[in-house]
Amino acid sequence: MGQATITDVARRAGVSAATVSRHLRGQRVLEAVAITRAVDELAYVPNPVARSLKSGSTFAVGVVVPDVTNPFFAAVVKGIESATHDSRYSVFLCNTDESAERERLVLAQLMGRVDGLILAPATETAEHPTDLRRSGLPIVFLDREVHSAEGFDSVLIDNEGGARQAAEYLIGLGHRRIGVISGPLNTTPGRGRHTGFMQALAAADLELPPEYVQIGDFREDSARQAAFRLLALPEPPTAIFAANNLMSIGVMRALHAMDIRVPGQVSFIGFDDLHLGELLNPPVTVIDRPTVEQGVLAMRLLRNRIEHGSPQPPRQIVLDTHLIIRGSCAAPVP
Amino acid sequence: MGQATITDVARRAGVSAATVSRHLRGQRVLEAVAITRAVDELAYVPNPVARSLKSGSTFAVGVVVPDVTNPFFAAVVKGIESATHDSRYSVFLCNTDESAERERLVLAQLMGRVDGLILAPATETAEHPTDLRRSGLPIVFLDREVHSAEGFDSVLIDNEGGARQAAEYLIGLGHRRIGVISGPLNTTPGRGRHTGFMQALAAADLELPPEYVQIGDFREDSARQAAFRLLALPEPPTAIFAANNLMSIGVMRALHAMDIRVPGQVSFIGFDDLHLGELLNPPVTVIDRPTVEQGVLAMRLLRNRIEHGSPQPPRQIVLDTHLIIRGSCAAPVP
DNA sequence: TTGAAAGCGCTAACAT
DNA sequence: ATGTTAGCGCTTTCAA
Repeated sequence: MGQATITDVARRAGVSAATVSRHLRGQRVLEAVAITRAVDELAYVPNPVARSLKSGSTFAVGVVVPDVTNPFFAAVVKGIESATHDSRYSVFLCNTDESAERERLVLAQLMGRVDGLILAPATETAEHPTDLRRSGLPIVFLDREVHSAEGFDSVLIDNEGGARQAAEYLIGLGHRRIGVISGPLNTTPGRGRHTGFMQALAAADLELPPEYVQIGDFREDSARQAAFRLLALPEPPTAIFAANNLMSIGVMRALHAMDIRVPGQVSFIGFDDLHLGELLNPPVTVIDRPTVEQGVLAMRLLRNRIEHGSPQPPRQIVLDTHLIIRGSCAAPVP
Repeated sequence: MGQATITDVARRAGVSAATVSRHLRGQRVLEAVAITRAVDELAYVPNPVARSLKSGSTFAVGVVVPDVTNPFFAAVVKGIESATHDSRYSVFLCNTDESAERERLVLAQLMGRVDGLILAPATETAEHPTDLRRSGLPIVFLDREVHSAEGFDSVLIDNEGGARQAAEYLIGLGHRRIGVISGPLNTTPGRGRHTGFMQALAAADLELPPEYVQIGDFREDSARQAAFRLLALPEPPTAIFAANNLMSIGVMRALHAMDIRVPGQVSFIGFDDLHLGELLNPPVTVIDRPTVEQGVLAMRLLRNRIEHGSPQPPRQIVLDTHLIIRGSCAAPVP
């Protein structure tokens, strides 16, 4: 049998397909009741693909993130998803595994199937995202930008400011030997947090030996290894900063594996809240920021852009971070 | 300008649209080079919507889960996503917030836009999922089924067995007063784990007073409150079992808030691993099971079903659980 | 108010 | 090997 088409309904109701179409769009029609009945009897549902071909819009948006498993992106996706509830939009979710190459593939696959894109690019340096500009597809950058992303909407957070908060907190506690585990410097948050943190150190006349500064990849394992390296130093740091949630977990694991007391021997502060933060041993102090809201805002910007086109100037929303003091930081032991 | 169409390419290459189409599908054509050049110059990309309308398949699958934020489902989604990499499929992700009503909406929205569905239904009792049967759309049930889901593929885990393992472990430790916080009994894992746990207790001649048995909703807060109730009992349990990861967190929070030593005063075991399990205070003992694999398997079943139709009998895959002993369980204090 | 007809972009017969 | 034609299901002129 397959799905009933509008022609089937029209035939059954004794009208033309055009009339059925009009009725469905809400226009006044004489045979309204007959049509409604035919629709019910045939369990007719308009074919969205045909509709899209005709109308040129798919009522779908693409969401491209580096890692759905990361609780931060999971929360963002939930926010995006919930912001579609009062609309007809569906969400195409794609994972890039932090790979610019996969991102290229995924973006190509999405082209033509969506009315807009929410993109957290794997790197700032890739060019394909701005290639999209030519396509005229509305894009909102999420949490991360790309170089020459001017002209696009974005929802970011104050990475520099947040990292500065973290550094100042550690410095205020009296730490001078601070280990930092940054994310990839070719990502917005990686670079921003690195810069902010180093600036705050410099402002306090602190210059770190190069081996105190490690670059991870925003994933757990890189940070675990970086932490091992830091702690194996002849003069190990008295405090460590990790630039995102997954790396925080990596550091905590290293600390745990080496049986290092926190904050007794080493203080620790992370960027991004850990959902179980206060249940951890010890409860971990972090720089937090809105997550679900970031997704909601991104979707709002995107819908606005899709529905009203490009007349408005690009909007850049920057959200604030805040420090959640729990129990993983203390003054250094003398 | 908009996107170039196949006609534009054809005109530019001096051939017909059909020839361009053939070339793109890999057939031998004389003007191959001219066509390739035209494609490049115009940055032509075939319109997937038009293709879908013609071919009847969308190369998209719908994935409907109760909560993306739940690390279990996040992992499953990652598995599904990764299993699409070597194919042309994209993933429509939808969240139902554990609501059968939202699920109905979401499913309706997905109809006609996807070639198949991976569904973790909000409840076993809703009928709309099997209404889908009439549509002939391939469906794989994930982690949860619905009543009368015979005839559909599914990827489940041994909920009864896993819960039994947990109960037997606690009993073996010497516990007799055991509090259980089950999930909704109208979901497959909720009912299965409840049944398995109670069976194991019965097999050990343990009959629990009714107030020891609480029913939560698989979310953190319900379990936190249930735990408070259990622990406020005149004779509180010496051990608690929670039926999923989020509820485990709820219980841990309650325990933490009441300053109850674990496992000193109360032992705790959860179903589903907590990613930070061993970093928690105390490290928590859990029943674990494959997650990403569950997603990968679901996608494989679905692709198989989409590509080969219904000739094969429905496949039901049931994966095993296993106990991870960490530090949250001990013998009860006398 | 309604039907006929054209067309969205692509592909598959069919004819050459 | 290639072009012509028709049609996927729907919407939207244009006439009536």
